[in-house]
Amino acid sequence: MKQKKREITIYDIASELKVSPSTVSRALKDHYSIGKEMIEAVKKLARERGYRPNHIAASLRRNKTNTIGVMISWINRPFISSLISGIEDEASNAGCNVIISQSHDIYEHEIANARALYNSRIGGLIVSLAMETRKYNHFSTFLDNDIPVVFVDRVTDELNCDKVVIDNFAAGLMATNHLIEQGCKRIAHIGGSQHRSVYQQREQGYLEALRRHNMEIDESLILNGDVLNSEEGYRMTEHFMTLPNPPDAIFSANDTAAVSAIQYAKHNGIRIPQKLAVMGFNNDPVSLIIDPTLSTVAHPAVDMGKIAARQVLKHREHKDIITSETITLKTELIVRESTLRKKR
Amino acid sequence: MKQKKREITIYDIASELKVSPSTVSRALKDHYSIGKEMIEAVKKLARERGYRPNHIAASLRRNKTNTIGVMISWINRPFISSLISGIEDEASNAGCNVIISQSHDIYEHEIANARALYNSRIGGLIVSLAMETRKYNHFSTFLDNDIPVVFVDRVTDELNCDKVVIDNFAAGLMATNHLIEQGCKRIAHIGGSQHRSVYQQREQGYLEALRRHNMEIDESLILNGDVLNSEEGYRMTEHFMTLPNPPDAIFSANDTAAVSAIQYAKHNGIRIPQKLAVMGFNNDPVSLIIDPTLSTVAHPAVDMGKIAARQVLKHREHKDIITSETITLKTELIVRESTLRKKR
DNA sequence: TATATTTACGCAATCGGTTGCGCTGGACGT
DNA sequence: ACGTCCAGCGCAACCGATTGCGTAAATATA
Repeated sequence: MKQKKREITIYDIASELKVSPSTVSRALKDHYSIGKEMIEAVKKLARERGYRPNHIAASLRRNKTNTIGVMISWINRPFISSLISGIEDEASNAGCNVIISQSHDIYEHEIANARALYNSRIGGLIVSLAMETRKYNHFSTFLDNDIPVVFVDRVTDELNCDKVVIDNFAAGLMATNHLIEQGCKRIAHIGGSQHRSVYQQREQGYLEALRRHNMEIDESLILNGDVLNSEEGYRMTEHFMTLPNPPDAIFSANDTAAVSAIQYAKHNGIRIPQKLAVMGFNNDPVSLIIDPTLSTVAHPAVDMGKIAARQVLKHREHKDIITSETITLKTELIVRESTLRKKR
Repeated sequence: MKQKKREITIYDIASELKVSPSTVSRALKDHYSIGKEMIEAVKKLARERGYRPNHIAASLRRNKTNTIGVMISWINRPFISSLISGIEDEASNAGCNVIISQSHDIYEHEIANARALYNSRIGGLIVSLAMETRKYNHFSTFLDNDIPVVFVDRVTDELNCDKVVIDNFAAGLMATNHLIEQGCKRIAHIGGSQHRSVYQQREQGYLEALRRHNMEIDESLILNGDVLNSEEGYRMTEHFMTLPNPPDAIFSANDTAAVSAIQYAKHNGIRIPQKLAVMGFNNDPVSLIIDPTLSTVAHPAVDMGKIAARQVLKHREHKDIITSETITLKTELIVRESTLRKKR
């Protein structure tokens, strides 16, 4: 059982077939200058001998790996893990590996991770920015060296790269419109860092909806969080609901904070949605579990991952592509109990 | 800006310092046979010139990478993503990369992934088995080639490897005991595949608790699922509660199914915990969101990941370790509303 | 003083593929 | 019959670091 059989290399195949290693190398990847029957013979013998290509050697020669790096904030969040799931599926289909690194939403970590990934000679990069990040020079190393970079969800306009996003403005507009249609008069907003366009655009959509309905924009009803976790959501809701003139609806930029809003309301006897309507964002699993169920905006997370991976792979195929496109995916307003005031 | 400056190699350092590349290589890793001042000089120049080690080349030479492979079922599950988060943290501290591959709980995928990871020349492997898996030969390739394999959570006894687990038997016992203490007389169990020891042991703990309290073991109150998702949990609960003599408690082997049990109860006017107590497993985020909040068993997911990674790294350091240890982490019974019948 | 050790470093092969360039023989054209 | 062209394959130099073995000088031991 314990047999350390030496690995079969293209040299073994070559000498057995009395051809040169280069021929074997080319035959294995259907190079045009190799004869049809030679290709067959090489592949047949390779199969018989159990040859397995050494990607390391190839990577060394090409100075580039078939590994895709993924930079995200936290793996253990519903949206992110679904995103990665999509990336991994697509990448593994194409024979690529996926290596993960989390910034924990800290700018310095993001920089360190970028360096580490670059040193690992990744062949492509998929990024969802840290909450803190405001400068983007740590990505120029990749671009200068023709390593494709694709941003997902938390993107930036300051870099000329592919992006895979949703229309956050439209989604924010849609969500807020829905609240207005349900008869809400004072709608508060729990937003995220305005340096992250996703949050900024959701907020802009929210503001636009108010404007279109000639509703007053009350700055005291807008709070932007740093991390948008449960604690922050709870505190913000408490702040809103203890105002002299509290809101009758909250549009939160993520489900985590929205769920906290519901919990605050429940703890304080505020009826949902009659006294307070709550709208979330992301369609996390919890949105279906919380009682009342949470209205939210659905994100095609897995698809975003798949598409991002496809973009990276496309750039690897055709090195000549210089155009950088922005792919915008559809969102869906999911109306549940937390905002449904009018029965239909 | 667009400067394709050639990479600095140890040869550049060597020639500038008028020494041989081997000296530079050794100096950079504090080899004993290199003089103190030489080491300093090399490191200083390396820093100045912006030298970055080419891991690919090293990997080729050593025929082994500094990458840890991780095989899991699905990334986008709370427990798994937390596990990976821990692994990634620990690995990146040690300068290792982490590459992920998901089996989607399908045996054939697991085999294919194992092959792919082996072909990627990973330096270590962390595995949480697919639900389906019953044969384990696809891991022997790693063991035969001295690539450390560490199993986490969903482990097997058929392979002589390190394991990082919790005491599922004790946890099942503890959880069931709690239900009994709360006055439950007929306790049902939603279990997972009995080929996965985690589920088997939880079930054994459940059975043992009943025995110790001289309670009848009713086979009709035990169902083992294939995937333990929401639908399955809901169906199983429905099955239980429509029995002629329905249970007054359910101990589910995971939170997902437990949450479904609660939802079924709510939909059908079954009061929790008075008419039906529900106990979950994992302490997923939803367990705190569901109303009533779900009692459950807490899993130290992130720590399990960290420890698993540490085990892999340890084996990489000392190739001489042959002993394979099993590390068992503590679990914690978390009592919440869904089982709390007696006020204290 | 001659020999044994230690210290500090160099030589050169090696890991397995990749690829620019060059060579060859036969088909084809005129 | 002779030059042209191209399909088909080989040569050999890489890619960058690692490492067993060898050696010269410095120091220690006999």
